[in-house]
Amino acid sequence: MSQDSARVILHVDMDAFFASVELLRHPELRGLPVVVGGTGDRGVVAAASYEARSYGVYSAMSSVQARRLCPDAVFLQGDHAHYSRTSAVIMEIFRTLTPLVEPLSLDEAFLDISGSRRLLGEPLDVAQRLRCSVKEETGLSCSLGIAPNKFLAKLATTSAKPTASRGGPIEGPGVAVVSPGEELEFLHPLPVGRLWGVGPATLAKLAPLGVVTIGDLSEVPQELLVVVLGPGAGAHLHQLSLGRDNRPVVANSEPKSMSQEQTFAQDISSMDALRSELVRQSEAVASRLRHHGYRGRTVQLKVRYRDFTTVTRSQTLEAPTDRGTDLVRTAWSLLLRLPVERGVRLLGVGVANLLRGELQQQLSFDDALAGLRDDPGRRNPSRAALDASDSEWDATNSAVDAIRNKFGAELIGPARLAGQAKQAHGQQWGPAAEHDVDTASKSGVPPPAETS
DNA sequence: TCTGGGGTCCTAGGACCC
DNA sequence: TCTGGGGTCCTAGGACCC
Repeated sequence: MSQDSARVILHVDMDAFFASVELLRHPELRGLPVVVGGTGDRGVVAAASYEARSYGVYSAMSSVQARRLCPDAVFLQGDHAHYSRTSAVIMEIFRTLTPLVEPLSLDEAFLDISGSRRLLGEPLDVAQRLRCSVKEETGLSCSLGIAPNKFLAKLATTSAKPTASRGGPIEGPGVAVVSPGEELEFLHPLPVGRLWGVGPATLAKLAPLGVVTIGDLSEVPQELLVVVLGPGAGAHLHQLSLGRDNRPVVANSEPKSMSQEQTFAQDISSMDALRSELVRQSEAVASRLRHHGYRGRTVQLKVRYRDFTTVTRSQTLEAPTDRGTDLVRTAWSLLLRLPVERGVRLLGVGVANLLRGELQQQLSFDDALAGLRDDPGRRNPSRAALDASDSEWDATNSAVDAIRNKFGAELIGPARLAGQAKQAHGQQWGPAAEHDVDTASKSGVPPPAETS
């Protein structure tokens, strides 16, 4: 607590972010229940406007259920690329206050303004000014929490938020403060499930101890928590229950893994179809690795079966790679060891153990073609004959990346996928229902962008 | 209520080395 | 010949978050 009392942490969370961004583009939908998310039978809700929430629709609920609760809601597929761009604008606004900005997701961030208190003024004023700037520059609303540490700031934000009621949205205070000395008074009445890191599994373990509120948790001896939850979680939650959290705000953290996965509209048991998916996903992941200048050593395969059991297999390579062919080869060998006859609901490919490669400059289209022509592996038959050499693959990948950058990801891909175009492509929040694709395009909503 | 996709972090066991 | 203990890496799974 001693080091906490010196800190001033802001937590900012955009209000119904995806839905609000859509309302900016579609002002005619204002006041209506709007749901962004997967539209098919296996889709889920990614965001709901406050009007939709008043019908009981919330994030992560299945789209089928959301439709049942609110048949009149306007369902939008969402446009992740657009939300990313909007997010970048918002994060830049945050950085005008302090360089210590830690994004948690597209619509959420921690800001540490401890160091600039004299410069910026009272934290409450800072927060209100920030809220106004975001509104002025983007048209979007956000809520803020202020506290001596990260997890209290995040909890405070929740009490600043608008709420949904049957009569419609009720505006919140916008900013909520937990001052040093008031931590426990604020914290202890809250249900223990509100703690960051306490989900269904932990709740089930705590229930037999009679723990309902965070105050209850704070009265459980740490030794007992350690027995019930394990040493790491036990000690951590004990600290949180006392309002203590000395984790720093970390800007510019490096990614630890990159992956792509997809739930299919119908389960797949054909090896040929799975192979095609694997190739597509591997190429997409490799392309993202190259785009961000990373190589990875550990290739991960994820398979979810009809009954929702999920298995992962991984293999660590001798050398890090950013090539789709390496990912395909490794992931395929892992897949061959798994049974697939019973039907695969989800397939995914990922890479971990990331290393930042040498800064790869973005090649122009012409440069890339020139590199392909001049590649020594092509000119020298003895080398080319040995295998498709490293430099040859790298030159090819550069050319592919350049073409994708110029013409879009759809245009070029592995020969295996020729003709399939985007038919196999899912959406961000679950496979499409066939009839919905049309509906969305007719309503003028762009199709989901490819993440690259 | 039949459950998306992108991540992070933690645990635990086994291999291997010193 | 039998043995300990620690450290690190790899793999698999699980919990959790937005």
